[in-house]
Amino acid sequence: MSIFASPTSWIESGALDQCRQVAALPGMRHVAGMPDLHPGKGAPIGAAMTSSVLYPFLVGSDIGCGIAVFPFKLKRPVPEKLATRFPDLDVPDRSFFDEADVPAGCTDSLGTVGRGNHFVELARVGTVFDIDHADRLGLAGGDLVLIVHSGSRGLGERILRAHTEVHGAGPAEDPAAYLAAHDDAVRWGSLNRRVMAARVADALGAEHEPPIVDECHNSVEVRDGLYLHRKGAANGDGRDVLVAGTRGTPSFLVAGHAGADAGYSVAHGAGRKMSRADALRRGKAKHTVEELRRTPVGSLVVCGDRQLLFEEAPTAYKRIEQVIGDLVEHGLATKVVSTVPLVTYKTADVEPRRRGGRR
DNA sequence: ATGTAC
Repeated sequence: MSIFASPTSWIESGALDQCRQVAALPGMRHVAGMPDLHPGKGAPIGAAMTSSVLYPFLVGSDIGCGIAVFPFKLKRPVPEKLATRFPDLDVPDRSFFDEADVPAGCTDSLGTVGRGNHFVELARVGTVFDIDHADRLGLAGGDLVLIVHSGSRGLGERILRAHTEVHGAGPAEDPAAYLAAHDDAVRWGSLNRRVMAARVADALGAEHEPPIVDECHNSVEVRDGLYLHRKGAANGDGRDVLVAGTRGTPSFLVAGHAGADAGYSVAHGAGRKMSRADALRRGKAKHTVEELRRTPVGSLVVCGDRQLLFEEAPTAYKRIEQVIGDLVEHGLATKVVSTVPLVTYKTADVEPRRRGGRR
């Protein structure tokens, strides 16, 4: 077991307990904890876990969840104006995809963001740390990007449930069959992010390009004859990854250089510091809805759900700079650019949410 | 995390 966090980076003991439990599973060879490590449901989040057998529960239900970055071009990006123009990403819009292109034929929720830590954010490139690398990606300071964090919605959940109903937390009896369904969910998740980018571009009157970064962080792959599970950990083996900050702090686009001891992975975000229940309780005492909807960096958060706003408050997360610092210090990644949010969409701004209506 | 489980 290797944990890639400096001694000053606080890691909840429950997450380390979960890592030890996973490390003790039959066939487990290596567990790598990322600096955003925190407890999950049964398995730690922010970990790369390598074993001789495939454990679907280590990937979790949101198979193929990931973060994509799309270059956006907009004339005058005024957050107050743009926030009112975001499409309702809680409901699908079939005019943005062709049914024939959808993996597993699952079209019901394609192009929707979901809940929890998922978000769609229009951001501006802030600090450029590696000019050459940023240039290769076509990025310069001040450029606009759309960051989309979402996954496979109900599809991945159904794939995990089909396994757990029979085998619980046990290994896949037919790894090839699981992997085939998993790969569909990974492709579906990536398409989901692209459909959302198209929807947002259309609604904002923006030009957008294909993603320059799109890495999922809940997945399993066969590597060196073993199953490399990633839960809240992105492929950091020569890949570029957007490590998400919070709704009100920058995010960092990094170049991954992670080796075997790190499970060829990098962190996927700031990592929760508080459980959702704690964040809700403490957040209500500490913040007003207004200060969570207009952040210290001047961005706006579109979120008609008060509870979600508190659960996802920046103070419920670790400091992203510390997480990135740990990645850099351990040689897992180098910084390329930071992004600073302008508008972050969490869920429609009206409560109760409108269903199926047009804007 | 989830057209969810208690």
